[in-house]
Amino acid sequence: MAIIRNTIAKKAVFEIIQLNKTAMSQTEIFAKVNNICDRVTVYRILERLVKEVKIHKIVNINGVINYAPCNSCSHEQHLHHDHLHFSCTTCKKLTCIADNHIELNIPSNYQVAEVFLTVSGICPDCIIMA
Amino acid sequence: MAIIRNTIAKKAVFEIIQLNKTAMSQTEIFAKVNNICDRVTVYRILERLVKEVKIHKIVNINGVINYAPCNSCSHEQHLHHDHLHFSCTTCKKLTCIADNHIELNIPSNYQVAEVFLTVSGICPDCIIMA
DNA sequence: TTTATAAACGCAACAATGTTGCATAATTGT
DNA sequence: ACAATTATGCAACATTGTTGCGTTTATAAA
Ligand SMILES: [Zn+2]
Ligand SMILES: [Zn+2]
Ligand SMILES: [Zn+2]
Ligand SMILES: [Zn+2]
Repeated sequence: MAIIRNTIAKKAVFEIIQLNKTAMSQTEIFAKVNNICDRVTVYRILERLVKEVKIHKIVNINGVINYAPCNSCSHEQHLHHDHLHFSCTTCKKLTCIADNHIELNIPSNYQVAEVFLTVSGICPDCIIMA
Repeated sequence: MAIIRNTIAKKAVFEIIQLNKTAMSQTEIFAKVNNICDRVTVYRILERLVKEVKIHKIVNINGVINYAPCNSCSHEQHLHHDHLHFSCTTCKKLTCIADNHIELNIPSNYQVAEVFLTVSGICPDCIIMA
């Protein structure tokens, strides 16, 4: 069952995520929805969008959860979305980088589900500023 | 300057981290120190141990920060500690796995500092249980 | 051993992020 | 239009981490 509804708030949240070049936290997204809904609703919409494989969840190196659209990643790719994330230590922005297939050197008695590859450093924009 | 002191609480925290096979969060560590110090002190001790390169910090896939000893990783390795972390979705335990050197497929205009590689799935212990 | 000094600590208060329960509102298929 | 159920608002709570400040304690020097 579970009929999916396309509400105003949901459309707004999804559009905000899609239009942004970098991943965004719930706090940043809520700041942009201009009070069309409660902050709790944003959390619940994000949950739903993840479940619907329209966005994906990324933990930044500081522990804050960010969300980015699933443009580049297909449905199967998403399940083991092994693309790389770049976390800028200067501007704190988190960016999805093209797929980066890697060889896992891991004992065979571990059952692998998803791979999370995040690289910290300085992004092009911040290098120019420096 | 900055004289490093080896206090009772610090020794206890370090020992707890060393004796545990998997990485631990501040909450888990504080639960084990048996009230020999305040929870804020645990946070501050962890900070210091990271700075002294005795332990390293790992963000779990749920955003919670965990700590593990720097046994296997040498001083240089630590700076770009490119070993792999396994995050069990069943028991929630986070384990350091042997070094896993990878080829980064990343545009040259990004300045890379550290690589964080975390794999989710089911750990050997939980596979046996299932 | 005593003393001086900076490091470490306790406590209370705060801040950020995320979750839950429940009554109400809105969307969709019939 | 109506019923079914999805989605929302609001308040309250939970967890994780931080800050300020006065007090205690470890260490090195006297
Ligand atoms: Zn940047
Ligand atoms: Zn991504
Ligand atoms: Zn497990
Ligand atoms: Zn590790």
